[in-house]
Amino acid sequence: MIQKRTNPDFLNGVPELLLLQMLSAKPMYGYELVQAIRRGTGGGLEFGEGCIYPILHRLEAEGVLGSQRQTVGGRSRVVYHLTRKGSQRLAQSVELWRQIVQAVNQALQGGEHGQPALVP
Amino acid sequence: MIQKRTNPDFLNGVPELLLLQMLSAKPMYGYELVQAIRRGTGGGLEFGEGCIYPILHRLEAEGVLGSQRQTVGGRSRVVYHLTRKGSQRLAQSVELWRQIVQAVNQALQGGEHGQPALVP
DNA sequence: TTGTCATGCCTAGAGGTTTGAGGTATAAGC
DNA sequence: GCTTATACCTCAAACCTCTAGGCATGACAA
Repeated sequence: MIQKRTNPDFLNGVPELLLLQMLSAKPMYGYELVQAIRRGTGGGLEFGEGCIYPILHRLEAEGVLGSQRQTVGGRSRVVYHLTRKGSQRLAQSVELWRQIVQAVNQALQGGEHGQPALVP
Repeated sequence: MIQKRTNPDFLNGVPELLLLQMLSAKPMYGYELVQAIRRGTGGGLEFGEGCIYPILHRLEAEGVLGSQRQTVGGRSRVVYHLTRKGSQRLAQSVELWRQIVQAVNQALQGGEHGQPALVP
């Protein structure tokens, strides 16, 4: 039974990647991001607020995100946006994601395809 | 700088998945598996023995793997093979892997593609 | 008025995984 | 005799996600 665990398979680093991706489209606030991720993955992925908020704080502390406080309809929001450093981080993360997916898929397809002959 | 961390992005559960995949092809021993994974992923992925052995022990304790001791050329090896339960576990893991990859890729491509019509 | 729900932010502890470094032992090659 | 490759194993550290809460406001129904 593949059930919810505290450290679920294949999801390490995925919240951060998706946060960066979402924020590259437009600035958003935490509560909004939680739902944007659910919708953006077709309901396939869902991360709780207890996962998202700490990441936002960490990324801001690292200078990857900037924030701005807004008040809308008596509600206070913290709107985050990507910094230049954030764009770079996103590009790196996407690249790493692609590499790992490719490597794993290669192994799942039977591997055994070494370098396709370097020597004549 | 995407450097080695103790809990690297996107790799959670990947060693277990690859172990199961490798052993579904043929029985192997730990030291052999470490290198088979490196080769099977085209050098893209590499896991140390300190990662592999504990997983093998855990999977055997769960009844996912069986083991057999062999002595070859004065060397003692513990050869692992997939049980029936192991085949099921592999199928589940591959399925989960595919789902997550699809969900993340969907988000990376901009999301916004709801269900493509289930009703005729 | 009271209760409940959605919005919106936040934190703390628990749990699980990989890493890196270390230990033991035999065989082979120089 | 020394180094390398083989082959097994263990442990602490570092890290991330999950669950489960807490706090506050606005909207709506009973």
